[in-house]
Amino acid sequence: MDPVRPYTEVLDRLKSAGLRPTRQRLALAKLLADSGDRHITAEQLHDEAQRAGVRVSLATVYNTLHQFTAAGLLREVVVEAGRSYFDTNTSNHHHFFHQDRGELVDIPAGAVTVSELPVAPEGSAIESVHVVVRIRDDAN
Amino acid sequence: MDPVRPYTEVLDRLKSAGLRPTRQRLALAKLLADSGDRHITAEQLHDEAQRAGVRVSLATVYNTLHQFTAAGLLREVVVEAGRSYFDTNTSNHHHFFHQDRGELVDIPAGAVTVSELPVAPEGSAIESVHVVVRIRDDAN
DNA sequence: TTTTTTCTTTAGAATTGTTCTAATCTATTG
DNA sequence: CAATAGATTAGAACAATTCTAAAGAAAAAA
Repeated sequence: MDPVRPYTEVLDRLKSAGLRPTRQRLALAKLLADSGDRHITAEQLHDEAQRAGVRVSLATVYNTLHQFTAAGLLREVVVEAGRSYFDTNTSNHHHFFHQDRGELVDIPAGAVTVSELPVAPEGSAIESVHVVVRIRDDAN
Repeated sequence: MDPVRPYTEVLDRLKSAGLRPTRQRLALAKLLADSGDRHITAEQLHDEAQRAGVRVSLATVYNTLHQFTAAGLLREVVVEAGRSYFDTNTSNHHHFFHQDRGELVDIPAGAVTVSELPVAPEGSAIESVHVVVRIRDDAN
């Protein structure tokens, strides 16, 4: 019985990105897709894969995260020196960064507005606008 | 400015930050102050110091940059994984990040406006709002 | 199918930026 | 000046990431 074909969508996305649907890529894509919007590091994803019984090396996790990012399936977010987060929400949005916990949180769409865009310097074009709101545990 | 006593201002700032005015700190502070608004990495500052004939270790450059940041004389900016920039302009402003050159450029005050601030999550308080506009060399 | 080609994965080494360590040195205090 | 608290240093250690080159798997050709 095969009422659900959970890999179909992921398979199509890999195919159109020109990536072979290997066991590792499919498993990682599934882990990412099934977990909803989140911000994950390479190490975290590697651990999750291990726990889920998926045998995959850390190097492959890094490769795959970058390939998925290049293919538009993920978005890389850098807010801390020496650590990259990969956001499963690729839509244009902004982030809170909780400095005490090292945690990223999406800013709800519409909760922040950049009302005036700067003009890019001569010879360059704007690629993205990202607002990072750094927060701390309240004093209370 | 008083060309006769070029270290006076820097000396006062160190003193009020509770930092001893050592040869290294004075020299680094002077290098930073004399060069106008800029975005510098620890390695870059270390190189500049060497070239200026200031003998200082890389470890001290890191220590000093962090101490100056804690004292409000510098602002740390993170836009790239694995590299910290220190901004000599501590006023509240935003940045272009030129992705092809790995270069930070201040966005002129008033050229970008965040018109609606998000509400910080329960139990946390906003510490800073930073807009990063990523740019690329134009296709033309 | 089987073979061949191309792409992928892997373990471990290498690299990079940064922080730590503990010995030495220097500014300040008494 | 001596005592002490703080600062500097070289080099080791570290963490995140990338590289390497050998072995493995998927796709294309025969």
